[in-house]
Amino acid sequence: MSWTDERIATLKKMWEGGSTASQIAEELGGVSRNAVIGKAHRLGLKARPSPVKAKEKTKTPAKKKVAAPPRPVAKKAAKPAAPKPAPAPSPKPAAPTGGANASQPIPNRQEGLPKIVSYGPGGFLRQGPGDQQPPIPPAPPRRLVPAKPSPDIADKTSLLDLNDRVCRWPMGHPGEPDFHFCGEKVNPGFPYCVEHCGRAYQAQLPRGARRPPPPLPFGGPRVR
DNA sequence: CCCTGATTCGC
DNA sequence: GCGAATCAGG
Repeated sequence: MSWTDERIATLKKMWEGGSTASQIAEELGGVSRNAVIGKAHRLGLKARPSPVKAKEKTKTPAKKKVAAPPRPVAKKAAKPAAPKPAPAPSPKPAAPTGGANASQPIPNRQEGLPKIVSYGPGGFLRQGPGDQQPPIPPAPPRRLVPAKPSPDIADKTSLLDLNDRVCRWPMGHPGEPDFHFCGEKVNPGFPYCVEHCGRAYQAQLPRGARRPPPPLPFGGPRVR
């Protein structure tokens, strides 16, 4: 397997989404957990609950890789001792000015959560019914403004604009800044407009006379 | 042992 | 650039 743009994109999304390397590897298929980690590092993205914490118990019948023969090569030769100068343990440099020394509020860092996410074809985030995240608002100390939906998607049909009368055909990919929905008037009785009904519902043709490109929503690759 | 990510290093 | 082997921590 090679790292196509699609696969890299999925890797990034999932990695940044908090998925474990194993989950990503399984989703991508054809690659090992190590491959995913290695690629992630090479892509520059690392960190995250990096070291080795976060107890996350996922009942997964772990498939063990075949026992590889030991590597007779001499490795681990150079172990940088990293002589740390051990700076004086000054916990707080203390603000010079005697002014307000309020500790920076906004504990914006909320992590260590057993966040479990999965991704569907195309790499969109799949959430369960109870997977919403209500406990987020860390309270914006700012004054609330009339919510400007950003000029980019001002006249686009967002998720919140969906109703029974507009076409739900996704335009673009979820997660992208300009992701939106068709928004046309639906073909009565269908969730899509006439045009996209034609894309969503296609007559089953006899074998040998199949349409070449099966247009899938989200344009997701990955056929399993 | 199981899991995790990090790192190394031959290819 | 890739990823198995290995390391290291929970």
